[in-house]
Amino acid sequence: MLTSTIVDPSAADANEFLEKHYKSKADKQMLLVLGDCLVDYQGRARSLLDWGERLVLIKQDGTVIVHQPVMREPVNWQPAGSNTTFRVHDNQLIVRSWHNKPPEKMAITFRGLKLVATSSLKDRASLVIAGMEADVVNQIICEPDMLEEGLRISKREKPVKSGMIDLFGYDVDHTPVVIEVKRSIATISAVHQLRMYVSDVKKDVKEANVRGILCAPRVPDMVKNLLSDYGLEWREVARTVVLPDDHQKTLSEFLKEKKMCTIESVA
Amino acid sequence: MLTSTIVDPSAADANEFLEKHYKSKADKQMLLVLGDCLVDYQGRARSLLDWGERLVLIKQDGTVIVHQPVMREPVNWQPAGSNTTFRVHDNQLIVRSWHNKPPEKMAITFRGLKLVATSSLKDRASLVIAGMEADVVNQIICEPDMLEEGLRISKREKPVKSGMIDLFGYDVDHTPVVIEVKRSIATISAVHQLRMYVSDVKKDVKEANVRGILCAPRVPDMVKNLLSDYGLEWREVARTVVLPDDHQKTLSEFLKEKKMCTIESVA
DNA sequence: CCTTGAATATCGGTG
DNA sequence: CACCGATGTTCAAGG
Repeated sequence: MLTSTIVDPSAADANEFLEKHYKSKADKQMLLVLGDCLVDYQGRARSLLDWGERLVLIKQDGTVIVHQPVMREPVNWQPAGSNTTFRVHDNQLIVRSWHNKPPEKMAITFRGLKLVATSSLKDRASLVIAGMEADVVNQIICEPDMLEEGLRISKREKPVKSGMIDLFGYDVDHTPVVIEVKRSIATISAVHQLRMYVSDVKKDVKEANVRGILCAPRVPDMVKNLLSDYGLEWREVARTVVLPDDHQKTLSEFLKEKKMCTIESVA
Repeated sequence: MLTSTIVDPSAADANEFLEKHYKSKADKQMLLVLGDCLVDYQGRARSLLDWGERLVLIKQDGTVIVHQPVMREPVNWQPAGSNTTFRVHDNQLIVRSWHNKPPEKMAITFRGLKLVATSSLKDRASLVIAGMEADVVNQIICEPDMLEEGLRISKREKPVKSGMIDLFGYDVDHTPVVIEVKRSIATISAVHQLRMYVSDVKKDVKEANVRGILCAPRVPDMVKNLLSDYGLEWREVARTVVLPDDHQKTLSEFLKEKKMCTIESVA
């Protein structure tokens, strides 16, 4: 990780510095520019951002993000695969970035610069994460009784006309059951989804009696009402954390265990 | 904008530096840490990220974001309102951040540091943006004929049982029309939405004949098929760019014009 | 406060 | 490449 920085650079110095490190293709650099700037974006939408002090990152994959002093989200950005140029005009550094598909471009004009930096970051790690929707689905496959005594899961990711059913099975009376799983709060839109799936299955199996269950850690009253109106059901299932609370296991141990617990589609 | 940096700091120096500037509440600082780190997150989900070189930002509102050398999205983060502490253990800098609602915490351990920096960014500007769904809705209100000859819009944001209808009106034959607007590609989920709305309105007005139109810049075949199956319609409406292509107008002129063009709900 | 839905959503998986 | 759905979605607006 080679790193260089210039504090309080002139526009010309910053321009030369950024250009040099941006073009070093052998060892891709991440660039940082901290200063007082104005941003003009045009593409899927159009936006203008007046003068203010921000941090601009130009990543090794062409991504550009402009961060204000608050908020998780960048105020402006360009997607991965964008190309960026630097130049000086009227003693102001201008950073231009463009992208082809979808067509969009962004211009950042700096009237003051506090810091420019570059670093050839090396990072082969990828995030290992647990507690996603797929994990909840796995859990239900392993232990269908958590939803209902005698429930038998027969298919995962079952395709129907209007989409993909998370889980499909039969209850103790052999009535088909469609299960839609959400890892966080159930939404009205999930009700629409479930209702469509149930109606698709009714046509598929030519059976009038098909149950639909929405599984989520929380189901708001509004959503419960809507479900009731459509003759659908719900289960509020507690999210289980797969990893231990504290970092007791090593990553490799965790990965091994996770692999073993990952359940493939059930035939 | 006061800025300080240390290049290649020791863990102890970085710790002292970050602590000092984090606590300067009078003039809130944004902090940057560039180095080789490991991230452990626990909250709405659980994740581990193995060693790698990343940039960590601690923003003035408590937001923490961890950026890998690629991708627009941070690999890990803490929401605004989080609290952060710094400490040294085994000659490694440890950054801990926690948040109450929802409960979540993150620990970043640095085994190598390339740069720490701090800056009291001042930015009062907020983004001015055009081309959102609301703009498309406005456009249709102003010019309903773009969808269909003789169409009359009567309500915007009309509430029905299962949600909110973007636009509601009557066609040339006085048949009620429900219009769902999407600023980008139409999805299956939008079809579900529209279908629910149409069925709600049928009940409301006790009329069997209610039309539903999905308006989007593009409607994939799958979605068209689904719409046809349900007797619904679609229009592919080109997105119009509100701002001129180049930055010819000043911000204030643009704002004035935008305000004039913004149309309130139609009674 | 909670709830709802948009977003320049982004991103990964699948066909 | 298009398309589809999840996201620790985030965020702002409205009740």
